[in-house]
Amino acid sequence: MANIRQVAREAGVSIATVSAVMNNTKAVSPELTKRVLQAIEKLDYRPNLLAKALLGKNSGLIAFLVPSMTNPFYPDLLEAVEHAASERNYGVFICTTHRQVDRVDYYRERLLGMNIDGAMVTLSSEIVKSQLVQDFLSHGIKVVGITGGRVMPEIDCYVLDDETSTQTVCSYLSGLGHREVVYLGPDPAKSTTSSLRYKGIQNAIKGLLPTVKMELATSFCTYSEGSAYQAAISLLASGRSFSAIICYNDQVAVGVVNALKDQGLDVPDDVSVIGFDDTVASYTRPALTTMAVDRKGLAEAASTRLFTLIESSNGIEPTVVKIPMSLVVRGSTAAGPYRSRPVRPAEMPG
Amino acid sequence: MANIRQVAREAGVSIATVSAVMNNTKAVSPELTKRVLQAIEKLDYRPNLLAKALLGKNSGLIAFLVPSMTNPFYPDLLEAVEHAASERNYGVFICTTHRQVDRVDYYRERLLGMNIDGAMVTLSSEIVKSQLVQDFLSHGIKVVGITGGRVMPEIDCYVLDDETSTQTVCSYLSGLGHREVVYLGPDPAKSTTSSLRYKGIQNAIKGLLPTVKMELATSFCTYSEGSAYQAAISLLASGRSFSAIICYNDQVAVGVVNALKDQGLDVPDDVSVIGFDDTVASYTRPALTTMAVDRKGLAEAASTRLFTLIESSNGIEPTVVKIPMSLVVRGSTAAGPYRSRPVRPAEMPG
DNA sequence: CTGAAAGCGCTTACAG
DNA sequence: CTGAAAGCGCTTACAG
Repeated sequence: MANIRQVAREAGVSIATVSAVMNNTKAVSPELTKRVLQAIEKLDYRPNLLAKALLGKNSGLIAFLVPSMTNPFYPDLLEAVEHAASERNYGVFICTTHRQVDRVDYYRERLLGMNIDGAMVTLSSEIVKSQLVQDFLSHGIKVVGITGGRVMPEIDCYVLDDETSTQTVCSYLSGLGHREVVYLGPDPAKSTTSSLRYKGIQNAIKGLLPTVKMELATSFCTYSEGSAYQAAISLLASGRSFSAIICYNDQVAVGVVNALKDQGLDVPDDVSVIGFDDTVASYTRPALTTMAVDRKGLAEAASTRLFTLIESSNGIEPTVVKIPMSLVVRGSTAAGPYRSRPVRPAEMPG
Repeated sequence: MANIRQVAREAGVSIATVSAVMNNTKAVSPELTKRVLQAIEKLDYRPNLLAKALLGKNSGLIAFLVPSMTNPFYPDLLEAVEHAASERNYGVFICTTHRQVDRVDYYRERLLGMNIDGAMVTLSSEIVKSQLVQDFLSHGIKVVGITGGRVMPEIDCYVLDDETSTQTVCSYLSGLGHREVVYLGPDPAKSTTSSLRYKGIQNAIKGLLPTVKMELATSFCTYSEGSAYQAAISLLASGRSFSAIICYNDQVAVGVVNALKDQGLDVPDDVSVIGFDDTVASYTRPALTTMAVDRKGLAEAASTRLFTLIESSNGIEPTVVKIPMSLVVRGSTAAGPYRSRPVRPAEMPG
């Protein structure tokens, strides 16, 4: 691999001149410019980005911290972040935490030693709990939070509007005539997003009072479709009465729908099922009614913010941006037992 | 951020001594070791990995090149590669090509300037076609290929055994009494994996002759479940007769199953459907019969090889490792029209 | 417009 | 066992 010195020798100039034409950072005579360009071409020279990064300034590196790649939500986010980064000539390190604090610590150490300019972090509990964000900030590394639950006041956070979206779900379901619903998802004590959605449902149900009185039960699973399947089977075995299940996300909803079907129940005639995120919602039949969010747009907005922070460097006040979700009605929801029948036109006079 | 010089001053030693205790690369007296350790602790010192990387040797960086994150196959691979890398203290750059050659070129330039030690590349056509692999090799960057079709003789390749797996599929289907099958997937002219699977099916069918005569038709889609859905609808509209559909992968199979159901056909009673990869196979009802592969094991094997190459550096002969796939029978396949009935025990004397 | 020199944060012979 | 010095490949004042 040729270096700047070899190019300088080949072109018969100083390395400062080579540097100047590479970055056109100051005027160079046409004659020398030409010779340098030819030498670069001839030697197939490429500046060493690590050496550049060592000089202080920007390293052109960011990190993306995420719990795992198992939930389809994250790969989509990653793809959009990486795309935004490559457009601005930044490279992205991928760091999965597997929801373990010691993996966050591992990456904290490693990334701190690597002069990264910024980090996009999902706001999952192992990251929020660790000192990673604070340490990054105190070392001048810009941080933006994206999805995952709890909000951190120190940084810009791009999160889903779970409060509004759960309200939408509950009023939709109550309008359909459902009065006994269950929330099926990861234990709210262990997952911030699950907790946000569960509490959102609780509050939304309170908000419906005294007009509509809705009963809420819970059933816990982990993050996989298979675990949701098992939880739904147990729920059925418990004998509890319900007409609708609100699921943590679409993967969970898929497991639930399959469990209900396998137990001989019809979705949505016997039970309505609703998901979140709109990831694998169209994989099942009936396709899932779900709360959708523009993941790409979310990631792009967060990325734009991160690069603005990196490149401006004057303290912008951190803000929380709540991304709205929208109800997408498909086949997995239908009228429940308490649906008030619409007045038939025939009953109207004339 | 403290540097080695500040630590040396704090401990009252030379920077060479600090370096020696950090890497315990040569003996240091207990007394100095202790002072250095205290200074490191006090200043919260972390060695700059970029500076280290600049010294030649290993940079501790690898790249993972992949078409996209949309196919669930790739996130699983990424997760395993990243895990293997972090165990050995390597960082991984994620590079998605979106099947575009100019994105491969972009990353070729960028990674060449970044002293990466190695690269894991999916053998998708845009990567195989570009000069990336050859350029990396000539710059001393180790490369291992993983899944995706065509094999490159210059590098170790860990690929799926599509030849054997398609044979398995065809003899399974012929044993079930299917004689008219269609292959539904991306145009083989555009996707190497699709071409491998299509040709494998063609060959397997030839291999069954003259005992069994199977007809093979094709229907093309892209990589998404939605596109497969449309292709299946068109196939149905064409009026062609068939009793089984072999799908490019599980996502495609999901689209096909849903299209068949939405058109009032029963899976598997009217049409058997089979997928590949075992990604989202259990999301549908009936669950998909599919050819499964241990993605994690595949990625681990390829990663181990890559790090062996990086750390040994003496020329190991490139080999092709074909990972076997195994048939997982679920509900989407059943006996076809030509199933020969087994002899009933009642017909046997005594 | 051009180049010699210092310096980014490290490691590694080399001398003592 | 310890440290002064050279050097990895660049950029950036500074002089001319």
